[in-house]
Amino acid sequence: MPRAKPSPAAPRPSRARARASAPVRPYHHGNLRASLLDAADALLAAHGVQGLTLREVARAAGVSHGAPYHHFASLDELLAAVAERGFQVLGDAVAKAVTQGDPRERLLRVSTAYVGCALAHPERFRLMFGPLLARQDDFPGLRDAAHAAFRHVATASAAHDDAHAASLALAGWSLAHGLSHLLIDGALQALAIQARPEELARTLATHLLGSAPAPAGRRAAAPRR
Amino acid sequence: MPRAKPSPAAPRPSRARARASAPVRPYHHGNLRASLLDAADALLAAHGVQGLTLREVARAAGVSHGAPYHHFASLDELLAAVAERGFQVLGDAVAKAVTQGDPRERLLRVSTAYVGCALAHPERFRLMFGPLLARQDDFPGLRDAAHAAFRHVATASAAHDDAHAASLALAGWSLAHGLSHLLIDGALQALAIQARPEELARTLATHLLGSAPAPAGRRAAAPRR
DNA sequence: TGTACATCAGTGAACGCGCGTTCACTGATGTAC
DNA sequence: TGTACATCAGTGAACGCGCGTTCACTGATGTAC
Repeated sequence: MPRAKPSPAAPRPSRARARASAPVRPYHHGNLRASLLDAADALLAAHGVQGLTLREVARAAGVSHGAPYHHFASLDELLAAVAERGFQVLGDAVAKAVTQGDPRERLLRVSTAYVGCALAHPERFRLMFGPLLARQDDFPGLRDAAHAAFRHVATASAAHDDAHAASLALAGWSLAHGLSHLLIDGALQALAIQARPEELARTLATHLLGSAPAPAGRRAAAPRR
Repeated sequence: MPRAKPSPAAPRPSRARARASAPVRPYHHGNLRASLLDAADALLAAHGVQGLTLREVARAAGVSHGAPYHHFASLDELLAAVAERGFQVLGDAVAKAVTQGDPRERLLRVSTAYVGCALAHPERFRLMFGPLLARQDDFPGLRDAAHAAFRHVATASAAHDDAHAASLALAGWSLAHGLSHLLIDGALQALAIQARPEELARTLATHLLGSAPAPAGRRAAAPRR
């Protein structure tokens, strides 16, 4: 019933389907699930996980606070869905970074992409690796998206999948993950770092590969312990 | 005050001072501040930050829920104090690890100590690097303890304090910090890692220093980019 | 094309809850004399 | 040693609040005929 008359003498449409000619919210939202996730993401960025409530998400999406329950069984499920989308974004970014270059270059690209992702959405990053992840078996979608992203990260340095490459990949992941967190948390603010985060990530990752990039692949290409 | 009655027919003391002959809690606690921090630490370990409330902390310490306000201005201040103690523990552990060995060995020892600290108290670790740290200017004690710990970490690889050593120290810190988080968060549980966390930390940190420990100090001692 | 009806996706009132914080109070302590 | 008194550190009732969740409801949609 909250319908705006478009013109003084507009003919009444035969069905109500084509009626959304005004900015008035329709009774049926149409895409509430996605809207709720968007709203949650925005609130997350603004106030952190602690300041995110189901009621506020509903409010931001312009629906009553009971409406989300038609799409999510609980607040945790909604948060898990937000985290899941985050892992999809992260996984895509890493997958893209890992498509080109030699193993050395790939690891550097993955590190910068990873840190860039975290810095672009710090609170979402915190949510993704928060307590929900430890309960990943309760949230299959979250688990699958996370594991897919992790698998991409693991291939960053896997020229061959021997033990050394796997170990190196894990080291690279740890380094990128740790740098992300330290940057997000403000732990480095006392150190007055002047480099851009992505450059910093590349610089630090360089340590993993030996400091001289010139004789490429010296240790990165076919390393044996 | 919790003093046991020595004999059945002890004379009533002239003052109420020595009256706590039963397991009855004395009106004045004596060391409530420390007790509250201990209680908070225990609840933190059991239920995480989200499940930690001022009232429950008071309950666990055996006092009314108004009592904490004589020692902490707010819940956040109490949490900051818990985090502060955590940074003291971390700082001590790192400081101890950094006292002996050549730069290479020191970096390895610091990494394992750091990860060991995080794994010993995962929820406290999360709290320490949570949103409170970003508001460190509101909590001077927290800030000082954190910075002191960070300074110790920064000296891990600083044979000389040239740019390369600082960068390497930051890389080592990031690696240890990231591995800590990945382990805590259950991100690695899909990878079926069989190594003990501390060994894992050492293995990964090895990548930063070149994989061959035999020609000691080859790159770690006097590296120049 | 029109009608009947099952189903979907909203509303908004209501539930009980535990929270952080405040406040007037009181018991215990320490100190000056 | 005893007394008066200021101060400290508890108590417990009360405040208002917003939360997650439930539920009976109703408007909108889609489909069978």
